[in-house]
Amino acid sequence: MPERSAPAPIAESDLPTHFDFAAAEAAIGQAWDDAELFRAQAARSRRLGGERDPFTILIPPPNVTAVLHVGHGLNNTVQDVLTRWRRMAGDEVLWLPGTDHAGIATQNVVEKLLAKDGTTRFDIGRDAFVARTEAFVAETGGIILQQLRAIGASADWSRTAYTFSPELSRAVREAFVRLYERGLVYRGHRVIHWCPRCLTSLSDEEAEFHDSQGKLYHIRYPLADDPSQGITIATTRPETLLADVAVAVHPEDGRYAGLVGRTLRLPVAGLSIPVIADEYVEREFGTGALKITPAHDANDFEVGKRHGLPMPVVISAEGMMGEIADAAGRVPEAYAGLDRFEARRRIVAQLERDGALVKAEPHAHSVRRCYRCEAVVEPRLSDQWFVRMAPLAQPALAAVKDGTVRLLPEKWEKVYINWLDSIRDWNISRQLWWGHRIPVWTCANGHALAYRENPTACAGCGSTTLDQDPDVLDTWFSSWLWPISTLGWPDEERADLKAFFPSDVLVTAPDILFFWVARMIMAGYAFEDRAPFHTVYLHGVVRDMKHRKMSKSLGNGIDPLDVVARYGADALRWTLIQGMGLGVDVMLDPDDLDKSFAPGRNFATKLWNIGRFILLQVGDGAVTSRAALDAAALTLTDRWILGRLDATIAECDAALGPARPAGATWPVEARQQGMRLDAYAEAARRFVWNELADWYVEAAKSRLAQPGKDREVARAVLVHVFDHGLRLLHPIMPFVTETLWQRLPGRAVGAFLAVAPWPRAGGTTGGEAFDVVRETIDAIRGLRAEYAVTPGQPIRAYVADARRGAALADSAALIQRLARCALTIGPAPAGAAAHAVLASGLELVLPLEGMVDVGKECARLRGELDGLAKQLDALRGRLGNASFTDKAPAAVVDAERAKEREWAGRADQLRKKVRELCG
RNA sequence: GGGCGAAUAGCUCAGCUGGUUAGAGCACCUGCCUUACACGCAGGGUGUCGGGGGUUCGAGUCCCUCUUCGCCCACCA
Repeated sequence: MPERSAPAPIAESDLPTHFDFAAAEAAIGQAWDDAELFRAQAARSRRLGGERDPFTILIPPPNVTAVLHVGHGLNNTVQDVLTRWRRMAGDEVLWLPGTDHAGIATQNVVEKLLAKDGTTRFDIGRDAFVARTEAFVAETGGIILQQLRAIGASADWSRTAYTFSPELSRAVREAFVRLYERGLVYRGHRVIHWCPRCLTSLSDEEAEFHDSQGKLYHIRYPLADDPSQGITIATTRPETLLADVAVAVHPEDGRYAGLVGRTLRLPVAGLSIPVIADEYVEREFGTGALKITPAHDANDFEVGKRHGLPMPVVISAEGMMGEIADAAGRVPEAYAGLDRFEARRRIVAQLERDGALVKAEPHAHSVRRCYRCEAVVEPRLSDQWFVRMAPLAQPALAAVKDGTVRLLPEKWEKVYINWLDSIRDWNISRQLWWGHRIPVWTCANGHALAYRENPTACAGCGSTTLDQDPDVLDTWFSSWLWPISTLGWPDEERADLKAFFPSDVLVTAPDILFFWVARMIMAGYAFEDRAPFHTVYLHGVVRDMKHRKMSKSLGNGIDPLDVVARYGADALRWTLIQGMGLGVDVMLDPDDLDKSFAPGRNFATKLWNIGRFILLQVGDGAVTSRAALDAAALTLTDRWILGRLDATIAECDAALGPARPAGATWPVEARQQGMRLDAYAEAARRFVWNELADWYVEAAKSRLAQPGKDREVARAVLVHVFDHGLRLLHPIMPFVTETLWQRLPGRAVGAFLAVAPWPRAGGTTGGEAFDVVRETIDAIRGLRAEYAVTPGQPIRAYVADARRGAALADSAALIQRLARCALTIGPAPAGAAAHAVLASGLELVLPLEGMVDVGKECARLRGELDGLAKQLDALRGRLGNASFTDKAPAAVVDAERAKEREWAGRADQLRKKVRELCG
């Protein structure tokens, strides 16, 4: 670690009124890096005999081509908050960063680049294309990781992973072969989702539903031997009729009873097709007759299989009409080579001309589109590799049901369970070039086998004529291994795997719950026989003021780096965290960054100025530690702020919750506890701003001005509570807190807040009486405002009750300064007076020397009395009700009785005052 | 079509297993350059807790229903 010089003595010129975040972010970031604070050490993990509990977070790897957007900012800020919290709490923390090669997405980007150069991947060939993509990734990949550093991400950059690295590729291959050996990977011939633009098959999850307003065409298919009779079918995709091989009706549908087994004449194509009966047909829908197109509809495929029907393919990979397979004589020349949608228009026109189109009615339905390019997906018959999911899903389902893995917020558990309950096999082969090649080779004798190492001869027959499967694996087939592959799997002896797996919390948005989260849990069980993490934190997404998700295409995005440049990383982070309830979307206005990020900007500045005051007032002389402070020397305000610190620490801890389950599973009552980052942020903010700055600092000012023992006590307490406030805030605002913390007196050279211990409550008591002082000051300020007494006008308050007033006597000077009001214990002089009865039972009288409008004061007092009387009536009604006193818990009843006495006393005082003043 | 969730201040949201007089930030109004901070200080709540019904001594909180939004899933072509 490089030697760091001690901070220079503090001068006012050193501390401008606003935090120079740009300079601090650069300097502090560099200092953290130099000190290697974020580097995890496997040997320190308890799992390897070390002293610390491991705490592992694996980044959801952004696409290697990605550029930071505010969604990444949110996601990674949450991870960093948790990471920094646990690091301070003493865990051996690993936040493992990395990127995803993102098969389709990256291939699309490079294809666009090629298009700019006027070429295509087919022109340059597979090897050159892969090389070009590798070069592109080498050049631009990982930009996003640099950007994450700029927002303060404290990841272990030395362990940066990449799904397409040699190490992770080895894990992918091993996983495929193991599943193959277990019979869980198989070759399937069926109708899959096909993207005619990306030219690849897609999984069910990758073909997303989009609502669309289409048309339902009713088309009449005449009987071959009697054109006066026929069957009218309904379809939304008339172009597929060229691949029709039958018309199906329900076996018990009387309307068509006599037609089953007869032959129809297929319009346009002019072919003969049979009428068949199948129970799959819904009698109520459309005409109750269904055209069967086995090659272009997943359900028709099943019907076709049951009835042994042919399966002609009439739509090409590119989405053009043509006689692709088993379709000889089916596509008239006029339609060959036409785009499927153009073909639809022309076929409808021809049907209309031929009188076969009965009607075309508007029809709202869902159309599947490619999740990468939004092209309408074409169901297409083809051969693909599948993973049998039911056996893998079983332990993943049990893990969530029994609390081994908890999902926050809870509502996602139901969605997850629902999905896994009806899981379907996963199509993992993609007809792309960018990705992990499928490790299956087929020999001349047709033996298709999976190999761990590239084979030179067929393992089945020894043939040396071998061809590797041309397809690559779904990107998510590498992503689902992320929790194990990044830690060294399949090498079971790797220290990282032993020390840091299973990980702890997975932080992501819910949109990849199925794509990624569920599959990772399955992979954890499939390959390591345990869940890969115990908590899944599903946060909301960032939206604009119209509740639209921020996106590049809508142009409503916010560039986090722009926010960092304007207001600093801390302001960005604070705003995101404090605005984010559990699973709740964050609303920000891209057109008004000043307003959107005001909470973070304002608080960072406030924090800076509190620090500025403390540093300038306290100076750099020695400061007594909290432990060395004489308890008897503590004043009321000292006790109060120390007590508030304890309470705040407890609140923050409660909001953050347990870092891990105590046992193997989460007890039911702990499943939804913790991770309330907004509540944690608010508790810490309230302490530092509304308690420390608003009250304690104000109270300390006079003490700091007088040299002596009390000044030393105030300095010590001030430094102690600010130090701990900075610790509580550091996970959210790392830069400003580290900058200030390092300048606090008594800091060792080379000490970092980033690894300072997380605060623990110290057990200070005896500060409660300060609440009465605060209440008194509040009341006087309120009356001042109400009677428009300018700050310059001196006033005097009287507390008639000597016993109660005595409690305030020690704080008279503070009241004088903060409320600008002298305090006298004793009866007030007669005459007009502003009046207040406090919750603590104190009665305040402010003569305000002729400034009080008697009528106004009477009206105010009467209003107050009326309100109180009403509430008192309700309270007495409750207390007079026998069923309440019998049935309610004793503590509640006692509390209500105490309240009744207190309110009655206040009402009496008020009544007396009204009589005196108003007659 | 099935499932899930939400509706609280002008806006975004807290309000845990029912129990003080329903809160925060932003916005807004009034007064302050009180030498740490005007990105601040002091004061101010502007609410039929979506409508209706029910359970209870007591409902923002539990149940039913209606209305309006949102999300997930889905093989009615």
